[in-house]
Parts: sequence; structure tokens; C-alpha cells
Amino acid sequence: MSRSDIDEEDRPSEGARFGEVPDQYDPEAVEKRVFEYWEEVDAYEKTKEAFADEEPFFFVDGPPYTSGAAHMGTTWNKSLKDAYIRHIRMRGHDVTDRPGYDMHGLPIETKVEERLGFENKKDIEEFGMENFISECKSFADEQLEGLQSDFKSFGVWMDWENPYKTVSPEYMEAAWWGFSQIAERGLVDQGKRSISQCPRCETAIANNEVEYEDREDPTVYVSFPLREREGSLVIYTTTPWTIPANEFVAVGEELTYQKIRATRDGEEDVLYIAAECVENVLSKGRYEDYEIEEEISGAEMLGWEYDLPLAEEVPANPDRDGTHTVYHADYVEAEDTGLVHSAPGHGEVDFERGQELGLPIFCPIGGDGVYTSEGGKYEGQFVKEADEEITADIEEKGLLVASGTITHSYGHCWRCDTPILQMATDQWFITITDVKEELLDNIEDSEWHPQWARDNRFRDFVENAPDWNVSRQRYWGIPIPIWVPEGWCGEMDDVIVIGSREELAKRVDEDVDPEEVDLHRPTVDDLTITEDGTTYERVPDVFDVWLDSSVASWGTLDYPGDEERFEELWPADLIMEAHDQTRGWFWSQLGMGTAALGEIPYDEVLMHGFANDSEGKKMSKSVGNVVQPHEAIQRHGSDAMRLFLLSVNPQGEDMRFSWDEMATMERNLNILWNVFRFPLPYMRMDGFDPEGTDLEAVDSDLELVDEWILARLQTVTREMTAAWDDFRQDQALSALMEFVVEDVSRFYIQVVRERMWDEEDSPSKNAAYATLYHVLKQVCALLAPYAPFITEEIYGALTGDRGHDTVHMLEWPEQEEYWTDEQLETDIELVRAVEEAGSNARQQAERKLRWPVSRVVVAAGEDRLAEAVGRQGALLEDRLNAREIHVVATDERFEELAYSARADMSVLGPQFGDRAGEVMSALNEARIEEPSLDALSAAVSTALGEDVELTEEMVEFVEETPEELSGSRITIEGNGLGVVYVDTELTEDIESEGYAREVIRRVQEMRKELDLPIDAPIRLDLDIADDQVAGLVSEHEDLIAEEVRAAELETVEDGHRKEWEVEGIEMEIAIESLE
RNA sequence: GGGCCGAUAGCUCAGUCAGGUUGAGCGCUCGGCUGAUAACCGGGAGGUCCGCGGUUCAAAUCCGUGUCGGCCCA
Repeated sequence: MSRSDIDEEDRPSEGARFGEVPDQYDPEAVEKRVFEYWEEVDAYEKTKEAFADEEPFFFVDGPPYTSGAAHMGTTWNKSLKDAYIRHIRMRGHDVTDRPGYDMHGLPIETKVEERLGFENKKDIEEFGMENFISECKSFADEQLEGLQSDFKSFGVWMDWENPYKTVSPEYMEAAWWGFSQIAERGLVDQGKRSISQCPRCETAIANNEVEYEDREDPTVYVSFPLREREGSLVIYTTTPWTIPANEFVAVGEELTYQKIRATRDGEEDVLYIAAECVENVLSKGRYEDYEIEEEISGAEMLGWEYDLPLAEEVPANPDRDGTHTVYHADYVEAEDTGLVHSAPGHGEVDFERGQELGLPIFCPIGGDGVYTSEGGKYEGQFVKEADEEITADIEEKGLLVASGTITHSYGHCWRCDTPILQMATDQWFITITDVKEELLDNIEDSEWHPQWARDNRFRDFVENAPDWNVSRQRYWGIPIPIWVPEGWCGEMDDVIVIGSREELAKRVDEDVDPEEVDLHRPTVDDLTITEDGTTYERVPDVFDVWLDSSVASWGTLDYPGDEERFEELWPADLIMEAHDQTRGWFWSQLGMGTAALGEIPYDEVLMHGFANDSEGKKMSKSVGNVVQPHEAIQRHGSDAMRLFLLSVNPQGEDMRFSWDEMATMERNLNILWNVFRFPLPYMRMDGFDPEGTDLEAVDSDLELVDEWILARLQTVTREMTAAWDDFRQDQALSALMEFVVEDVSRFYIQVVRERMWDEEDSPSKNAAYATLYHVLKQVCALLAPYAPFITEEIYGALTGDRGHDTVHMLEWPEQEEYWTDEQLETDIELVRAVEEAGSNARQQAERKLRWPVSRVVVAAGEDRLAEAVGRQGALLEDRLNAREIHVVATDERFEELAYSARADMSVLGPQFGDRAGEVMSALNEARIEEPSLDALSAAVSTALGEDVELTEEMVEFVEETPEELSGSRITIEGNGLGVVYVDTELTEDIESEGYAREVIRRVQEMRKELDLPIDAPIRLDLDIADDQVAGLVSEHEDLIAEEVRAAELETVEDGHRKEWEVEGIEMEIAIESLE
């Protein structure tokens, strides 16, 4: 379909150049038109083609997780990505823009379980793993569609036809490949590790998937009787269910413990407790009396042995290899009892210390949190439910010192809210700690914005990162590609790790087509490998979903399936995500890249913040402060929403959402809209041809203000480019917005209005056309990455079918030396400051701008100001409607000014007594040429007829401005540069022009009321009651006739007639169209 | 509990690196302008620079400490 087929009515800005555009900026209508237009001309595809031969730039999209819709944070993230992709493209790059989606994992499984009403793994097994997995896939696909359409709705241009999906065979293969590389380097291991287990999901979950919430738990103080000596160790725990797995008690070597003989209910107990904890423990245990028998250090207690209270109930608990002994541990503090019950099977620190001590790892529970046969008496009970029985058993033995409950923060599964259990299980690990130095080195190869994120946060995290548990005992994920031999003894050399579909097909016993095979469970579960007479079976686990996205830098290139692009592009030039990804995707990619390829897979990182509410608080459904992106789009349009999001500092700081700011952005766009449509009627009327009449052609006719706006454009272009290079697109945007609003709209357009209104075809008018046209086109290019819709529409209207198919094919403008003129920029800045002060002075004198003033005097406080006003006097005359501008240089005096003084009566009184009043009057009335004591004394002495001694304390000098002048200070950002004086004295000549202008303005308003075309000639009839004023006005009949396009000044019989009152004078005006 | 980041006008932010009278835009308000007109221009009001302590002639800025918010870790 060609452009000419487009319905003109729907697309006012398209088709003919300088066509009619709607009066009002209507974002929704603009978006609708632009979306249709993009579709019709294949704008995205054409843009990509246009830059296809440029230098490649490899951007990698961090894949959003496919559950739920796009929120403000995702929207901010994608807006940033879109803006940077567009900008980098304009700078001459072929940018990779393949979007990605993270589609596996437990969160989706639990959503599907909810949907199907499942409660645990057994329900899934019953439903059938294959069915369940296919439900997960459809769920993820559904969510993906929703996200895609959300992203498209605010104009993000990415390769939507071809996103990478972590569930595709190519992508899963990329994960297998990376993992096999890591295995080859010997960085994969299987073994017991203490992990957080969700007993409902029956899988290990990552630490960051643990959410802490308050819950009530039992507290027990238990005494462990010592062997071969009198007394017991008192321990404290909130998890009685872990006591069956107790293996040692930890003390602090440096801490002091006391041997206490305490009595309650007539019974005597001998207890060991940390000195600082004694009081508290004994009061909890309701002991009536006690005495301290001995004080010893923790070090002296090392090696003491004790009897496990539940030894009979749990016979499998190993009483050998150094268990049930006192050891030192760093994690002990003088809290609770100062003696820490340690169960390596149920705690991370316990586990580590147990490993160091060479203790066996005893964990008598299964993945569902139920005691196994090793749990002895408690077999078959869920641990949390066994708490009570265990406590009772201990009490029966007389070993319960105290019990109660506590409300404390406890970890829960982020998906199903089940309290998590710490347990030691067999898991697969990437032993990332083996390459920690390499990780830290590789960090240096990346550049971060902001840099502190890398050097503080990220480095700290990497330094403390534990081995990466990559196995999950679940269904919806990438199956771990490890096959182990029957009766495997745990030796890694004996396992087979498959790295690709082809390798899989080659090595498995079954017939598999590498092109067709689905790598998901359960397909791969049934595949076996037989080599050298040994049969291998796949381990049943799937990968932690964090592993999926960690391979995105090559997965997005379909590597290893497609090697060519990997060779050309990898590693990524740029990634950008929010700061939560420091320990997420920034980290997982570093780990994967380093372990698999020895390199960090990205060069530059832009780390942005979170989208908070207007008070800086997290948006959350329960608080009800969530702002939906589609609501923002509805209220202010996609462009305004994007402008707001992109106006926020993208480096590490959180965003505060603000409807106010977004509304301001829409208003700014409205100003741009007005700026753009202002010249169109004139250009159309005059048949302006921007190709023939370009800047070069009108160069010699350019006026100062044209040169100025072009110079400003160069500066803005330079500043914006620098800001983008610095990853501060927000600063670039504010520079551009200030240019549009402040310079183009509020100054340039105001100044050139008269030139455009000129009926004659003048060189000056053409120069203004060419200038404004150039400026508008450049503004479109500079704004395009931020506001893709409105810029498209404006660009289309300016270029018609002579330009590119889309504004997004433009190159990023460069600063042009030829038009750069810093002196001129400073001049005008100063002139505008004078103008502002001048307007203020006029207002004080109540003289409207329509009435000319005879002269304006600028008393310069700085040479630079005098220079500027000297050079730009003509412009200033025009702006202030002054007949003459006079500059008083810094070393000159403005003679019309005089000084007087104000007396300080508290000093004058005592000094002059009776005559103080007289002296004061003389002071006030004195008019002297310079503010000096000598001059003042002389004037006062003359007035009083005798010598008067004055001192500095008595007076304060004040400037006396003559009555006909009105003064105002000239300032830029609060700094004073001088004073402007406006002479508002009226003369007949000034009154004559003033009244004439009053008439013109009213006739113009009446023309508008008749909705006349701007160039329609009229007949004008004036009837002014006051003869003198009528005479004054008649002196300017020619001016009036020209301004209002009055071809005849005659009686109007039945035209548009109106009574006016001007400065108290009645006048009647009538007009009539001559067409 | 620990690490990192932030707090300046009613709102959004600059100024903090390198100490010297806190500044802009928006909003509010008063006035002006009028063929860009639901636009535009000028004036005005509006501040405990989060609190406390220290260094210094001088602190929004440097140091210490606390409070609140955000992210991460436990």
C-alpha cells in the first residue's frame, strides 16, 4: 500500500506537505494514526534495513518473567531500552533488538497448580507430568502475548515477530551447552548442601526466593546431660523438630560460662549457661534459687561430651565420629543460653561447621518435610507437627528447662507462603567459589552506570557468593543434562553431560531426531545412554530458573546452533536492568559467562531503579498505590508517559511516580505541537519549498534571531549527545525541552511572527521559514527516541513524501561548526534578562507593551552586558517596544540619577538635639550626584546655611529615580547584572501609535470572531467618540489598514459591529469581509 | 541485624565531588498579552536544605550519629 492510499481525513499530517493539522494536540489520535502508518509502510522493518550495514551493536534484553502484566517498573525498563536502541541506531549502528521472555520455573508451576486446584506434587503426578508441563507452557505463552501487546502499546520497537523464549529447543540447548562447558572445566559437583526447602513445592528454593514474615513458633530450653561429669548444657531453639538431628553443641571460646546449681520445686539441677544469660534462663525456667558454683571459659569446655536427649527415640542419629561433643563456632554469641544446638542436617552455618569438623551429615526428613525411617519414633510426621510430641518427650525425661512461644521473622516460600525448612539434601552445584578470583577480575572488564553499583554492591555480592545450587526437584524447567551410571558412586568423572541436541541424538540408545526432539521432561527422562557396557540414566532434576536467563547473551543469538552471529557479536555491548538484578541477572550472567567461557558476557551495564509511588514507597497491590501503565497512557498518551519515565535519572535512583510531572510533559508536547503548526498556514500560503529554500540558500538573508536559534540548536545538540554518551538521557531531554519551550516557543516564534505575517514575498520571511523548518526537523530527530509518535506525525507533515518513510530512519544530528556562535548565545541570554527586567519596569509603571516608550536606558553593571546590549540594540528595541536604547557603560554614570540619604534618627537625635528634625529634612531633600559623605555634607550645609558634620552611621544613601523613569534590576539566576530604566513619558506621537495598536488588536479579535481566513481583505469602519483620540488614531490609518488587511476604510452598513472601551474612550468598530 | 542508595519550595529536581547570600520547572496567586489563543508573557507568595552533634572565620555541601524511604543480604 502506498502513502497516497491513506485516507486523508484520518491522517491530516500525512499526504500533502504542510497539510492541515488539528488545532489541538490529541495524543490518542496521534498514536492511532501513527500505528496505522507504521503498519502501512513497514516502518520498523525499513528502519532496521536502513541501518543494516552499519557497525553492529549487540544489545541483550533481560527477559521479563511471564507471569502477570507489565507494571510501571517493566514499562520504565522497556521505555529506556527502546529509547537507547533508537538512539544508538541513529548514531549509526545496526542494533540487535531481540526481546526475550523467561518462561520456566516454579512461579509458573504454582500459578498453574492454583488454577488447577492442586495442593502438592502428588496431584501433579496424578494429573500427569506431560499434561502439567503442557499447561505450564500454555500459561507462559498466554502471559507472553499479554506482555508483548503491553510493550507494543507504548511504542517499543523490538523484534516482536521473533522473541527468544527460554522454552524453545534452541534456547534450552544454549543452556545445556553452557552447563556442559562448565562441567568440562570441572566446576560441576553433586553433593549434600544445606538448602532452603519448600516442603509443599518439595524442592529447593533459592535464598532470594525466601520471604521473611512474622510467625509464632515454640521456644524450648533443653538440657543436654554431660557424660563423665556433673550437670547439663542448656540449649535454646525455636525448632524443636531439629533436635532429633542434633550432632554437636557450639560454644564461643572467648565467652564466659557458669556452672549453676539451681533449685525449683525442691529439685536441684546443675546447669551450664553463658554468664550473661543465666538470669534470663533461670527466670524462664522458674527456678526459685541458684548459686554460681564455677566460672569457666568456652575454651575449657571444648571436647566435653553429652547424651542426646532423644537418643532412644531416634536411634539412627550417629553417635560416633565425634558427634555429641562441644565445639567452638564463630556463630555463637552470648544470647539465649550462649550454647548453640547445632544440626548440620538443618542449618547452613551448622552444616558448614559440621563439614569443617568432619562430622557426618544427618538429616532424617524427606523433601516433603516428613520424617523418614531415620526419624525413628517420629517417622511419618510432618516436622512442624512433631514439635509438640518432641517437647513432651523431652519434658518426660526431665530435660525441659523452659518452654514458650515467640513471634519472630521466619522464611516463607515466595510462591506458596509455606514456611521453609533448612535441610541438607543432594543437589547439583556449579562450584562458583572455585573461580572467585576470576569472577572478581572479570568484573573489571565491565563498565557500569553508575559505577558505584559495580564497585560496592556488585563486588560485595560476588565476594560473598556461595556455590550455585542449580538443581530443582520440579517439572517446568530445563532438564539437567546429566546422565549417571547405574549405582553411581558420586564420582564426577563417571557422569555424562550432554551439550547439544545433536550430541543427545548421537549418544542415547533411543531413536531421536535432533531437529524435532522436545528437551522438556518427561521426554528426556526416558532416554538412556549405554556406553562400554554401562547404562546411564538422566538425573530427574531440572535447572533453577535463574540458570535459564544466565545464558541469554548467547541464547539470544541461538548459539551453539548458529555460530556465525556469536563469533561476530558476543559479548553484549550493553544491558540495562533495575538494581534488584545486581544479585540476579547481572550476577547470574557473570557466573555463567565466567564459568563457561572465562569472560564476563557484557561490556556495559545501565542499572536503573524501581518505580515507586508519589511518596517514594513501593507500589503494591495490598497498599493500593499501584499505577497501571495503561491508565497513564489513557490519561496523557504514550509519548507523555515515556517522556516522564525518560526524564528520570536512570542511574541507580528510584523513580517517584508523579501524575503532575506527566501532565507537564503532555503540556510541553502541546507547546511543541503549537510551535510546529504555527508556521504551516504561512508556508502553505507562500508555497514555501524547503528543498529549494534551504539554509544555504537563505544564508545571507538570515537575521540575528535566526542565527541565534540555529546557534542554540548546535549547543543543544552537543549537550544532548554528551548526556546520552554519559547514560543520562534525562539531562538530554531537559536540554531539549528547555530549547523547545524557552527558546523556540517563547522567544523565536514571538520574534518572527511579524516577519511571517508579512504579505510580501520577502527574503527575510523566507529566511525565517528555512530556519524554523530546519529547527523543527532537527527537533524531531532529537526527540524521536523519546516520543516516537508525535515526532513521526510532525516529521511526516514537514516532509510529506520527500523525506524518509519514518522519522526513525534519521541519523542523529551533529553539531555544525558553521552555525555555532557562543557569543551570540550569550548576547541573547543577556538581552532576554534585560527584556525581563524591562517588562517588570513597564508593569510597575503600568504601561502595556502595546504602547511604545520613548527610550530604555540600560545601566550596565558588567561589561559583558553593555557589549551585548550594544550589539543587540535593535532586537531589544523591538522586544521592549522602545524607540531608542541607551547603554550606560560600567565606568559611566547615568546622570539623570541622583542620590539622597535616609537619616538614622537614633544617631542624629543625640548628636543634633533640637535641630535633628531640620537636619533630617535636609538629608531627605538633598539631591547629589554621587553617594559620598562630602557631597551630602555640602548639600545639607548649603540648605541649612551652616556647616554640618555628618558621619557614616547617620545616613544610608538611596538612589532617586526621576519620575518619568521606571527601574528594575537585571538578573540571571539571582545574580544582579545592572538596572534597566524605562522612560514612560507620554508624547502625542506615542499616544497616537498606542491607540492605533489598541484598534488593531480589537479588529484582529473581530476578524477572528468572524473566522476569516488570515489573508482575507476587509472593509473597516471606525467611530471614535473622543475627537482628540480620533485624530491621534487617524495619523496611523495606513498602519492599521496594513495590519488588519483593510482594503477600504469606509462606512460599513451591516458587517460585524462592536462597541469597545479603550483606556476610558468609547469606540465603535465595524468590519465586513470583502470576499 | 549488616551493606549500598536517597531525603533541598505544595510537586519533580539542580546545587554536595572542590565549604562562601539555596536555584529552576511545574503548581498556586495577582497582573499583562491576543491571528500559536484550551497558547503565551511578567510580578508575588512559598525553605528547620530530614533531626542531633562535631570540624571550620564560614556547612545543604566535610565528619559522626539518629530517623524515614528504597534495593540487596541475613
